[in-house]
Amino acid sequence: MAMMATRQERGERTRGRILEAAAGAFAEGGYAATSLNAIVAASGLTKGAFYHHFDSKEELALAAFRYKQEQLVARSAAAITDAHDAPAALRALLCERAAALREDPASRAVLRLGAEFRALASPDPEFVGFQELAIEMFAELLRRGQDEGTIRRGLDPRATAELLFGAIVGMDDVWHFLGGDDLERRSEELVDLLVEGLAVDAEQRNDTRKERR
Amino acid sequence: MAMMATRQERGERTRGRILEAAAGAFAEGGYAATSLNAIVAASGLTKGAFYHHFDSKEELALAAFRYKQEQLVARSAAAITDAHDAPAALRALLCERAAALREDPASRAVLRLGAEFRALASPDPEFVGFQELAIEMFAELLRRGQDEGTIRRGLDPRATAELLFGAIVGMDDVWHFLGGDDLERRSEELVDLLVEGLAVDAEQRNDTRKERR
DNA sequence: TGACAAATACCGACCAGTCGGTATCGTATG
DNA sequence: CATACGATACCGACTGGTCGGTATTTGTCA
Repeated sequence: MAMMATRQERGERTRGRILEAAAGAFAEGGYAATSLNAIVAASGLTKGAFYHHFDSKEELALAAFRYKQEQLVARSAAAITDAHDAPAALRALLCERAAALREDPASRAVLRLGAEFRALASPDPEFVGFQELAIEMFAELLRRGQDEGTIRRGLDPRATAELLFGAIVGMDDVWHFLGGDDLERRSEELVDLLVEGLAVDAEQRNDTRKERR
Repeated sequence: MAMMATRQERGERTRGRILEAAAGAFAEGGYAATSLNAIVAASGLTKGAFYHHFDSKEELALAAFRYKQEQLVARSAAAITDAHDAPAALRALLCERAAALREDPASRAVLRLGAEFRALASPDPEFVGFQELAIEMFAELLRRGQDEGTIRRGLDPRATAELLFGAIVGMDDVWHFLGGDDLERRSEELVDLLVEGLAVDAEQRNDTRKERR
């Protein structure tokens, strides 16, 4: 013990604990059904500590959303850096997002909170921005692929990006509920399906990242 | 109006009004964030009337879920009766579900409630059954298509059905939030993409229901 | 360095308000 | 008249949020 370093560090650590507990609690249960007391209890702290770091439950939720969203985006960005064409990058991105949601239950907070905040009174512009960011990652890849000639033209990249984004959300949602075995393999199978449907050439559909033909 | 016919009819009408109001309220806001008072106010009735017809908020939500789900399934079933092969039926089914969600905001209650109930303490078997039913409609079509030879083999029908189900949910979710123009056309475009990716032959991908070639 | 004061991190009892749910009552219909 | 239906008044539990207080650092000046 006793390694409680500087006061600022300690504060940030506490803030982080709250954020992590909140993300976990929101992920299962959603915003409205999760009480502050539950979050505070899960974090091992108190309401006083909470209101020292955050102004309101809503601000906490936004912060937790942003917190997990940033993790997801960072992981996703890392996953696509070494893909040499758009289909490969798309595949990596889809797999990565699915894996992240599978492995870190708290990640689902961004889904739950995202869905719930849209119905909220405050259309926080920053929140919308984050949502946009995730979708635009897909759209950007699709546009790049269309330029490269590796992704079918004639599809609106933006609309298709929304489909992909939604498909991951939906898949995760269904799987989280239904469970089932070997989600990783099944996930890859379906990512294949999506990517192959998008890739430009049917003849090479069995392997978008190889040079067969 | 004085056309208040028999007492039983009147009761059923009241029950229906509550159900409809509840579905609408749950659709925007979700279960936990929607108060009984709000539902009762929206229906133009009172708490007394509500508790005369339902035992609890949870029972109401289940009933509303079931109510809208039955409507969706009925519409969907009607939409696929005159499709002559599996890809066409899939296309019709996807379009129909997307259209239903687009046109009747209260339909989204089945999505919202579905997502929220999974996290609930009570894993109501009947609810699970309804969820299964919707997914199995897709799975059944896929299996049929694989038998016909019109749908690619090698894909687990069940897993793929979950993807399609999830994709619709996700699309609806994103669109309902982001809005945008001409959702109907964009929706069809993306349905094309999904169905073509599933259909057996790449050469005829531009029109799965025609005999080009 | 030591002591004292200001600032910070945190605590937990508490508040007003809202929730789901109940008990009771009026009323119209059969 | 009896009773199904719906309205009203109300309850205790619990919610998000507040507040006065305490423990621990940090800054400062001898």
